[in-house]
Amino acid sequence: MCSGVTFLLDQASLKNHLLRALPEPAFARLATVMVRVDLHKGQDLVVPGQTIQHCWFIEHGVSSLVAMSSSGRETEAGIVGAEGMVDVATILGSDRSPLRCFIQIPGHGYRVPVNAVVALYEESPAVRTLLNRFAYDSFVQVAQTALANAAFNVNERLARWLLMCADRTGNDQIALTHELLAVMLNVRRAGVTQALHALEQAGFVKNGRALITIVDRMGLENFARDSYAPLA
Amino acid sequence: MCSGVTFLLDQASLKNHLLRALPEPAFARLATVMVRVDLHKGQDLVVPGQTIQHCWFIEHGVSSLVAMSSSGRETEAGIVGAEGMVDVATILGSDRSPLRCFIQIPGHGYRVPVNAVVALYEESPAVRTLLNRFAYDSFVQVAQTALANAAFNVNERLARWLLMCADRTGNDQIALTHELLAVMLNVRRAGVTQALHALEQAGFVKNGRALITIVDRMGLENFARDSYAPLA
DNA sequence: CGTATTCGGTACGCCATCGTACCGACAGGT
DNA sequence: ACCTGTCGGTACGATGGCGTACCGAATACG
Repeated sequence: MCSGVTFLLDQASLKNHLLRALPEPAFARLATVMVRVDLHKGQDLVVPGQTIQHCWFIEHGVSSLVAMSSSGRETEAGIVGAEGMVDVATILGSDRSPLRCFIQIPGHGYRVPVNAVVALYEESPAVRTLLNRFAYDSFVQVAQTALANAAFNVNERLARWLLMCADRTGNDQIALTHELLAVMLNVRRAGVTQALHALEQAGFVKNGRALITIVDRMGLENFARDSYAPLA
Repeated sequence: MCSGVTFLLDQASLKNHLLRALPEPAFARLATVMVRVDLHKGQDLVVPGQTIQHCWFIEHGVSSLVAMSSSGRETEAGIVGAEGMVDVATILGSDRSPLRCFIQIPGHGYRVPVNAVVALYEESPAVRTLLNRFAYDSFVQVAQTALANAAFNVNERLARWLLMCADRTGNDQIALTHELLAVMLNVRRAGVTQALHALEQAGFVKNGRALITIVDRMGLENFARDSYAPLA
């Protein structure tokens, strides 16, 4: 901008909420080690048990946070898009995570070495406040997922998921197969198909092949009721 | 102890893992504002929507972290005992929580004004590391609860709960009614009764009135399988 | 010591969801 | 244009857990 220093990146033009909200000097330091990356469908950002080398700031797309059991059962515990970063473990001082994180909706973002993020976190109270707030939002999101899994039916959980996804992509088109949604919600693929029919019948969504379109957002929110809480 | 300053509390004699692990100067500062409190069954430690005034360090007993929906459905998302503090919100810079926290197993602990904890957290990297590690453990616990709720049956979830509770009390006797367990797991009261019979039949627990005794811990762990992960 | 209340055992019909399977429709590659 | 693989629609019986309800046993209380 107008300073004497030239950056490759213009902070104000970024879509990632955390990067945008960083104090300018902090961002400047990150910018020197940030790498723009495409995020491909299914790409692993965090692999359980492996040391986490990079943090990921998503600009566009959505990643899933998946809890796994040793016998291979798994469910999505939360999702992260442009409003946050991957992974919370780094913020909270862990160099590994038992949760898998991978790209659900492809897009792009920025990759930063863990130590750069950790250094900023340690040095700057403002950065800590920012990242801690995100970590807490994630915590609450996961707790709500636990509630949804215990107390809401498939139709409601699907509605909740579609809304959360649309929130994070800013797009009412969701390009995912029933198969993938079924894995996320830990229900049958056929169950997703039926639930989508119910939502379509009610006029909330329109179904295409590997493409769901939200056509009545208010209706959908109303249907998901209290399983869904909008982003703060 | 041998220093010139006299404390009311001997840090080394405490049971709370976080208090014990605090750097001595940090503990000394907390000690001046810490108040020993009895923790009664059902007592609220954190009420959703209300500003959090105190942090709680449990010495004995267990508290439940409960996710609620506006329509009144609720499930336990996690539990905290002597290994941690209430509430994670404070660590992560939030002055309120959407999650309720209340005493499930009575006992006692120490109550500290939020600002004292926050001040220490801000000033001491060692304290931050300690509390952040606990926050992350809680995060993972809640994610595993989300998985358990989605992918495990009542018997397994009950086994998991009993183990987690025993871990945190150091006691194989769990004094709770089926009714309360049912609320926690979001299942019928009768469902808990049946599940407990199954666990008893298998020789893992013994049932008394409002009292469950774990008699075969290994067997129970084996049964809960991968829904349960021991404390680190 | 007697009464009120809490707690747990048991049962019945019901329903959401499961597991599985088959098949047609669509899309992408060559 | 064809072939192949992916994706979604649909069906079937099975079943785990639900909602409800009733009743005896154990405990707390006056």
